[in-house]
Amino acid sequence: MPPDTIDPRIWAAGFEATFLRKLQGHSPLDAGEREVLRGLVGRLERIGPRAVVVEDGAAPAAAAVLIEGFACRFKLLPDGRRQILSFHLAGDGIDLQSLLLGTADHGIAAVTDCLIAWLPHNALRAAARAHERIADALWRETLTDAAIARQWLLNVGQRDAYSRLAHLFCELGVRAGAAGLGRSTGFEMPATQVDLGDATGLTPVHINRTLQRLRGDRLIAQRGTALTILDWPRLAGAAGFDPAYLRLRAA
Amino acid sequence: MPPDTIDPRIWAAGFEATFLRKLQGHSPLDAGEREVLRGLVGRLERIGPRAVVVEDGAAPAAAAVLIEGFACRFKLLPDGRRQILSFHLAGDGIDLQSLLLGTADHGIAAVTDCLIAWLPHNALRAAARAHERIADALWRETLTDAAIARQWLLNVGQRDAYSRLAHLFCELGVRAGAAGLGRSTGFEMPATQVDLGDATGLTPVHINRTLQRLRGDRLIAQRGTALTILDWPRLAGAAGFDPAYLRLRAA
DNA sequence: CGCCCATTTGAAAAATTTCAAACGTAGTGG
DNA sequence: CCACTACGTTTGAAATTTTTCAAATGGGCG
Repeated sequence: MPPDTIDPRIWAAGFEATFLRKLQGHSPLDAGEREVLRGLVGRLERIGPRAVVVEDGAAPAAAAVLIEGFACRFKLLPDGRRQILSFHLAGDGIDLQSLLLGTADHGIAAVTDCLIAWLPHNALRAAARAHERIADALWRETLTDAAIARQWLLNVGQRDAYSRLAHLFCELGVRAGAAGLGRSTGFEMPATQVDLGDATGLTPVHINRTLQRLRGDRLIAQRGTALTILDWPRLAGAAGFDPAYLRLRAA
Repeated sequence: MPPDTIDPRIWAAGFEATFLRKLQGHSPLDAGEREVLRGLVGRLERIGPRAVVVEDGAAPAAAAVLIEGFACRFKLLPDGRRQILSFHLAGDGIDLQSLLLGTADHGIAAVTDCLIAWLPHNALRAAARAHERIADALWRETLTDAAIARQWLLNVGQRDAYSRLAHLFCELGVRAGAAGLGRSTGFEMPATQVDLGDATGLTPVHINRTLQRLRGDRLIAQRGTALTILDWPRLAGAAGFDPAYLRLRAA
């Protein structure tokens, strides 16, 4: 059960407004199924920026759901190079595949302050067994995750720096909009230029110069960690962005 | 039911020796469950090199399983650039995610002559519903698929051309060995240099020169489409290869 | 104020791409 | 058997993108 340091009404509302909302974006759930899922929430955890939520190679006994904040998944090379595999917003199940795979093949880290809800594997498995639509929703969530990884592979493998960054911002915009966190043309983008480099397979130096071009071309603007997309059609055009892979209803 | 042009004993043996073997590499299935899966095989299809098995954006009513041959999944950019997302050997379920996602977010193409078994979605869904371990096996198969995509993202995003190719060959070797198709140090690798370029995000020209270096360094040898890994430890070292992500038993 | 951290800048080096053409081999048809 | 074609591989040289290295700048915070 959630620690008494966090008001249950707060996290229940957050869980409903983020994770359940996200699942229902692609899979229907009735009130009973939602109640079952709410009942799964075990420990809640607040972690600070850059903290590692799940260590690469670990075998967690619970799946992490992001309730607040901005996080990323990553893989590390022995020499310290890091590839960010995905960014995550409130509502994302960031660890669901650990339910079946056991050990993690990548790490998960907070980018900002985050609130994590842990759903114990055994309870989650029981819920999936008992409710077919819960199993479907979870499976679909991991499949969407895989679809994003494939899209990133295309991004990193084939597009130049300019389109790569443009594509990343389009994705984050659409996802933020769908998650109810700001508009798709204006949202929080707290990743540093180093993070962006690790996500796109580019050097921070090159990210910096490419960002300057995107700003100079009046496609985006940044104020602190707030990113504004000034010209969505042209940015999406430069990115070759098609949101279909995100599997969102109203996209 | 399978067309009479293909001897049922042949395909039944092939299905057993490839796909069921693959599933059982990570998920236990009893005789009854195997029988259920065998009963799902609908149409069988032979296709020639470069033929497209599933069109990007299509909504197939059956999932494809590769029984013979070598295939790839890919995404295309409007300007013709292509990113290969994965290579597939006999036994791979190459289309399972379509079961839940509906429309495909990428294409599937044959590299060599291929034999495809189609498992109708409705029958597959019914089998998954009725047999929890079948559902688990299928889900796990799609999760492994996602793990490979993540590994490729690291590959393309962070490694240089030399390690990228080395890593790809290590992966194919281990998978070929596990699938019972030759040894991990000697197997069929029918992808052309253009294919390899599309898989690694490099130019065919650069692939060619990098291949020459790998051969010159006595790490690999090629005779026709047969690839021999001459020095596994050094190749794996150059690649930074760790087979854990493939989730194979004896790896 | 001083420190930390992220961003920015400059210049040279390196990796990779581009363009263009040649080469080799296998298969086809005369 | 030879010419011809198709396709994948190989080569060369220049252009470009991206990285590397090193240092400066700037904002936020204790």
